[in-house]
Amino acid sequence: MTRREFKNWQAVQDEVRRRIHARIWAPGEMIPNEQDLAEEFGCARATVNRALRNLSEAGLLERRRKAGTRVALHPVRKATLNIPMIRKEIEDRGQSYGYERLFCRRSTPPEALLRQLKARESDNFVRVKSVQTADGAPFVFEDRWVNLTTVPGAAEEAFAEMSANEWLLTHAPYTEGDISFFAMSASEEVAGILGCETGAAIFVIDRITWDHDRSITSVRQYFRPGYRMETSI
Amino acid sequence: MTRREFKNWQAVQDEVRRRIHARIWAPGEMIPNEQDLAEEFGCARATVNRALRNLSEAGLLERRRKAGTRVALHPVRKATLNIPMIRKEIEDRGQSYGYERLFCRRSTPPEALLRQLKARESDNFVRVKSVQTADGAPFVFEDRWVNLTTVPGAAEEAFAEMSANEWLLTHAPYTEGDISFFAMSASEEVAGILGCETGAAIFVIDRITWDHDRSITSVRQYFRPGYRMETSI
DNA sequence: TCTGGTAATATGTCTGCACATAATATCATG
DNA sequence: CATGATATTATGTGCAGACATATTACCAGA
Repeated sequence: MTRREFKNWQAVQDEVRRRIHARIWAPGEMIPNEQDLAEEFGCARATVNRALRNLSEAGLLERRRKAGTRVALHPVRKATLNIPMIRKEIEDRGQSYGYERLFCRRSTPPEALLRQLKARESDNFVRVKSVQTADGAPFVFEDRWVNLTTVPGAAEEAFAEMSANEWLLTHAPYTEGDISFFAMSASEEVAGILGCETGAAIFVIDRITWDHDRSITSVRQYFRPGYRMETSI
Repeated sequence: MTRREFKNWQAVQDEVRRRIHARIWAPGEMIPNEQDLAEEFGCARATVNRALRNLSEAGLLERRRKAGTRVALHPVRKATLNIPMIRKEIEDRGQSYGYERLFCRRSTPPEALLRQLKARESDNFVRVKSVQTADGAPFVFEDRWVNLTTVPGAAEEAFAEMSANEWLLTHAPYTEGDISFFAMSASEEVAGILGCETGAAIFVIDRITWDHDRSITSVRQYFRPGYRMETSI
């Protein structure tokens, strides 16, 4: 075997990945430390560090100070998926985008939601229901609560013309968020709005966002039947 | 304002994030180059680089050589979600894990799937259907095709005792993959296996994996009603 | 034997410098 | 004016060395 040199971090990363795949370094096993690898690969420790750090972010390695680096026992695959602005997603398909507000009124979220939001007693909310369309056909129905106490500007903004999501993205950036994806049968309301049969299988996204510890908004999005959220790894 | 120093990359990152949120640097706008920022923050350019690179990976900044760095116009949020081994997910909940093979036979995938797999004429496949259970109750029903030409070992492995996923993870690591998430109404077969009503809304994951350009496996997983896939950002 | 302090060690990160690379801006030339 | 070669520039990455920090291993003392 010709003694190849691995002089950039991507080459080092590829070689380490190869060794893991070839089970030269088996799952759960320790790998040599950065210094030794740097010498073997004929590069600086920083280069090895960069490569290993990347692989650890990808879930292939587990690293701990002093303890060293080991091959992940459960190579949890991490898929990064983009949560797009609906408008952008529709326009990227070359379709025309439409927005319509269906409902907008101040009210108090149900108890369970308040707890999830970690909201305070004094917080005021506005509920906004809207539908976004692609070439005129319903694409997603959105049921949202906005915390007026943390986002006072939202009170004037009635979301009549603009999606709350777009307004919030630019006016109330969030630092934390929880997302969950699941399937639901279309209720009569959802079916009516999306123009499908009651009971149809609907892909749903729940999302709650906070700015540090103050809740901003909670939203549930019902996508039209057949919608697929895609990504690659 | 006291002249704070930002001496580590996380502090730099926080400060840049703060300026974006505070709209000191508005969406679409260029920000100063790394050298200038390094001088302003009183640190090395590499430190600024690390911070900006991270923010760019997070989708908050867009960077191009020579062109410079600008605040992302559409702050596409990227959620990284873990694709866990089902066994681990179930055991982490403190439930007992079970696996049962329902079907295993060599056959040829339908035309459409073959095209998606980018498979060759000569490739042979085995189809495996199985169910994984949590505390005895059906958790996920899996319908899988394995390419025997690229994973010859899978021919002997009959997947009678072990989930194909676990076997493949350790024996046929993949380099690329496509994933999609969507909702589907339970067919009679699915309903029968998951023990739910026909037509119930089911959360489904489709996944195809390749080792470079050679397809390894294609799998569709039907999760029991009520399943939620969760992540936070 | 148990416990707490200390030394050893692997990773984490910063610095200052250098060169590579991609993309833009500029300018000469037809 | 259009075009293509060239200079300029911002990011990308490499290196060596240093110190920081978390964590383990070890040892002395009760």
